[in-house]
Amino acid sequence: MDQQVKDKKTAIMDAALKLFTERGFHGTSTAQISKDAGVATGTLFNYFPTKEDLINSLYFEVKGRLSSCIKEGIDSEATFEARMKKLWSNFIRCGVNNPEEFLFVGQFSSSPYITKITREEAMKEYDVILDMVEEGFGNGKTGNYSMELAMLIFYHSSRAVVSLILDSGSLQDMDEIIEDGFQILWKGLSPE
Amino acid sequence: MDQQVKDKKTAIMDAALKLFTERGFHGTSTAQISKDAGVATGTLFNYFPTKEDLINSLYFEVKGRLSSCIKEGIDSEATFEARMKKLWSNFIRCGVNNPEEFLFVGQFSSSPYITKITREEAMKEYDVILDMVEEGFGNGKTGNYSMELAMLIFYHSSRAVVSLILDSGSLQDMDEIIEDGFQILWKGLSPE
DNA sequence: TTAAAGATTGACTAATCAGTCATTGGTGTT
DNA sequence: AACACCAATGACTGATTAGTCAATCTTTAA
Repeated sequence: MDQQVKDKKTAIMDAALKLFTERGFHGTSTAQISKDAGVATGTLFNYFPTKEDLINSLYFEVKGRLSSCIKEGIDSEATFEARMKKLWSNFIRCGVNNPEEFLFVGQFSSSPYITKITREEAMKEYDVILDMVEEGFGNGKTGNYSMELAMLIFYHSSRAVVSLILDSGSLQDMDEIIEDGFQILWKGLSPE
Repeated sequence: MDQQVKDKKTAIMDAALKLFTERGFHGTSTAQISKDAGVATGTLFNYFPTKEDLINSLYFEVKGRLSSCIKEGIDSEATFEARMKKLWSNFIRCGVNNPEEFLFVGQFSSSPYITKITREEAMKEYDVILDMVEEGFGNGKTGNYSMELAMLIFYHSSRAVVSLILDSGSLQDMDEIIEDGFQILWKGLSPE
């Protein structure tokens, strides 16, 4: 039973994730999700009272997956630069290795029906960056710039790089792109 | 007649832009657009054969508006750094001054139903950056980084900064944010 | 073995969707 | 005034939507 339940629920979330990234939230019907998941339409509504509940649940699930991926293997004994580089690399590799999750989060964040508060909540996940930046650069300023600005540029640049790698489809250049991207940011964000 | 026609068409596009940025493409019905524009549903379909045609027409219209805004007042006699700074400032000010257009383009670009080819076409608009970067930094590399990477970071950072300004609602800090953001990018992108 | 409890089903509904088309009404010409 | 022309209309359609629910099947426990 317990396993069965988990199977159905997981199947629904898997199908939903795939379809949402392919066709968007409004573009995907609950009927289609159920069909792809191999369950009846009623079953979907047993687990998720409304479509919106499904979207939100899926978002927290996906955010969790990416979050643990992003924090992996950061050695707190390493130098600040090494840790930043690892974080940068993790962000990009997690996105490239989990393209559906990556696209879903992007779509969710820029979605108009998601409120501003939810979007801020969404951003909280990436306070890892903010924490690390603040710890490394002292209080309030990197070079002469605000921490929030630094974090935003770091985060959005990493997303841009993931898109570049996914669109070009050339995974072999990935290491070089990651390295080059980090050099730009590190040079830009460091104090003189 | 001619003016009448233009009025109705403009009203439809204005209403569509507003609603699309508020509720998304699928979340906005043609009936609602017509109602907000003050025309009958049939009238909308006189001007735009399908909803998709309306979205595409609107996209090219909006892209055009932003494009001319972005290129304004760049003095080709100025130094490379001055021109880059002006371009950066224009990107951000155009976004802040035209929030609906800014959000619409972002939504359109990250929309799943827009094909990869259309998205590349969309990006062509911002070859202004690529052209300028290539002209200023020579052929192929900025510092040691590829031009495309530099352009993507420039573009996505500018979008991040616009979002920051729009979300915080604090227009008075804008000049400082623009300046700080530019310093990060300029330092990052410049050769040693 | 049996019965209660809970999970699953899919036909169904009311609402909403994009798009149609016969009709109307305003304008310019003669 | 009589006509032609065409933009504008909005009631209408068939398709699709999120969500419901009585009936059926599966699991558990006595």
